Amino acid sequence: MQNMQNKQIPDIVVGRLPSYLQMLKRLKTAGETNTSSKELGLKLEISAAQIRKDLSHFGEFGKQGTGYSINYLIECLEDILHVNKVWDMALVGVGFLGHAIANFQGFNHHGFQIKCIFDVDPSKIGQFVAGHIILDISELEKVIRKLNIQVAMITVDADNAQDVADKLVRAGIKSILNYAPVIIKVPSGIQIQYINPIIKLQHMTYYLK
Amino acid sequence: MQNMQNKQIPDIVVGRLPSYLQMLKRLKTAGETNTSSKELGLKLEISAAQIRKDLSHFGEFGKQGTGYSINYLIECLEDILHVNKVWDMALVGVGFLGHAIANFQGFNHHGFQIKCIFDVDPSKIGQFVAGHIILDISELEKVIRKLNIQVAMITVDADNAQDVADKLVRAGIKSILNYAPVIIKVPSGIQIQYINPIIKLQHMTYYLK
DNA sequence: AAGTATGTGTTAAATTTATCACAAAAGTAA
DNA sequence: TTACTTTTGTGATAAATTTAACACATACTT
Repeated sequence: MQNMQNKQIPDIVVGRLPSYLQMLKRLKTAGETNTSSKELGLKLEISAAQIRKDLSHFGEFGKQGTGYSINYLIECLEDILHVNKVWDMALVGVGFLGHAIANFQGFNHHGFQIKCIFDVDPSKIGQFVAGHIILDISELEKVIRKLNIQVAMITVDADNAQDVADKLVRAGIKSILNYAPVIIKVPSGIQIQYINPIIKLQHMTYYLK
Repeated sequence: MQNMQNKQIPDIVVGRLPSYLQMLKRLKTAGETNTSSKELGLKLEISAAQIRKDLSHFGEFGKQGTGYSINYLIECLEDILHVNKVWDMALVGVGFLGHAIANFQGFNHHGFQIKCIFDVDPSKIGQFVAGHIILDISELEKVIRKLNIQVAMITVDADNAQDVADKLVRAGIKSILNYAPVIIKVPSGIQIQYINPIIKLQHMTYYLK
């Protein structure tokens, strides 16, 4: 039953796996060696049944009566999510946000490594940020292809994000994390995710007076 | 039929409204005055029927045959989401991430204004960041109560996030935007949202080879 | 060794969410 | 006016997702 990725697993299920992995790593760091769907569920505020059902799409990782070995489940989830390697990334846009993200260490600690940084502004090109020289966006396709990078982050403004995304896709990028507050069209097969704190805040103020 | 908030509107519906508002503002900036569920749907990659259905929970804002007046729908959505005012915010944690967020101008441009910043580190307290003096976290409750702040952002590490959230709730905070990679428990009635780019990246690498 | 408690993976039921299809309204043009 | 087009708002329907129920396996207790 292991690794039967044939049945087209719902994306919403895949989207929950990283949080399971994150919690397992926290438990491991805290010195735990075993856990259960019940414990994970309590900590993640997800029902135990849902966690078991989600995992069951990918195989059988637990032992009845015992639960899950934390080390083993971490290994399995890292395999499933393909995060048992370091992913190289490109970053486009060195405004304030891009600058901040270039310096953010959280990516490195989780297997994501910025390899090249681009901007369109001639006054920025050639400058250094977070140990990387800022490259001209006209070199984007050449450099990304040469470095064989598949993951990129967009930190340009809303008006330029689609254009940058198109360039990234042409360069062979397969996954885009977009910080610009705009929906981006990508061909099927290209992954895109959004980071938009304003939308999250506005969602919450609905419930305030 | 206007403003019948009796029927308990699904949170997932509320969560889509900010993106509708964002797109409407973009269309307005671009000089448009009218739009339709069809146009919005195309731009947001959401079905026109879903947009109409979502809006219908709150009232009737369009004209059959004509569509929506952009200005009017923006006003209505701002009313619904309570973003037709400036919300004061507190920020807790002045590590690299907190520093970056304190300087991020995007919040100000959308009606969210940082009013006070806290940290636990004595070497940081008293320093200035983004024009605000960093206050001792021991003053958190007093200051937040005095300023009557309802919205806060957490940018401390995972191990301290729950503790900070508890302090914030005790201080009267009602909505929390949490950047720490951990699920936080809050009493019912308190809103919490998460920003977690690592999880988004790991979601996407599932589809990569 | 027997009995109890725990926890899995699976199947079935219930709930939530999204889509469809259409009557009615509003504009346009002959 | 009348015919035609567009687009809304909304019941009805379909799909997706979550929750609950269950049978079996393992571990612990006495």
